[in-house]
Order: sequence, then C-alpha cells, then structure tokens
Amino acid sequence: MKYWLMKSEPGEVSIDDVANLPNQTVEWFGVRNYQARNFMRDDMQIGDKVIFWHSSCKEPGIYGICTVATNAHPDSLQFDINSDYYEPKSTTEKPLWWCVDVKFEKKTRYVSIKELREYPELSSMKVLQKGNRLSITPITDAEWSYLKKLF
DNA sequence: GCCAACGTTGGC
DNA sequence: GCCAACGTTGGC
Repeated sequence: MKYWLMKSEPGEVSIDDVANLPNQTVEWFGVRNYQARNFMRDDMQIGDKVIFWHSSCKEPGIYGICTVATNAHPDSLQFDINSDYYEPKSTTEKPLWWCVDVKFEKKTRYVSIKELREYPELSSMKVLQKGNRLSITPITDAEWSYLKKLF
C-alpha cells in the first residue's frame, strides 16, 4: 500500500464536500500537470491512503483522510468544452488527462503547515519543501506512521 | 533540442 | 495582492 498527499482548493472541493456526497466519492478532476497525472495513472492503486489537503485558502494544511477508490480513468472534464479544464488536444481514443476517484474515510483535526514544520520527522515531506507546487505527492511509510499519531 | 518568455501555483 | 519557484510554450 502506498500513501499520497493530494491538494484541493476547498472552494472547489473541500473535505466536507466529499463527506456529504451520496457515495462519498469524488473524481479527482482538473489535474493538468504531467507528474501529478502520472502518479494517478501509473502508481496509485485501489486502497492507497490519501491525505486530503486544503490549498489556496486561508488555512492551508491537512483536513482528512481518503482512500483511492478506482483505477485511473480519463478525466471527464477534459472533454467538456464549457469547462475550465477543457483540453482541445484530448480525444476519447487518446485522452491526455487521467485521474482516479477518491473516497472519504474520515476527517482529521486541522494540522497547519506551521505545525508540520515543527516536527523534524516530517521535514522530508514534499509539501513542506520550498518551491514545491505539485498537487499530488507521495508520502513515505515513515512520514505516514508519524502523521497518523498526530490526528 | 535549447532557452527566453510567459503562465501558474500557492504560501505568505 | 505579491512574488518565488517552477512548468510549459514556441521560435530558432
């Protein structure tokens, strides 16, 4: 089993939004970065744990835990000409963007970036490193076991 | 295939 | 709203 951190803008999809969906599952649409896409398409497996992060908001940080619920499939919004995520280069035969569905597991307490930086054990986390903008990053086993104790 | 210019991300 | 850092684009 692998562990991941996935950023979402709460104005678009928050942890509560996922929790309140009828099946508590959301398509991770809108990723338009090759590295993040490749993580979803090539490396994620059903059952992997996901740390749900709120970004581009007043209080960025960890808010919950989800699990990977599907294998990768084409991002549906790339075909929607009215969507901000429309991708003219994609065809149904050759879609450019892939994503997984993510299922709500539980909310955690809010853990801020400031707090995360206080633990030397977590200093390796990609999300804490300067200049990192990737919206999906792997979490190591060691980071995961330490994080679990914080929630 | 180099690289300058431009666009985006996201914490602050 | 600023801006550092990084990714992408496109002319050459």
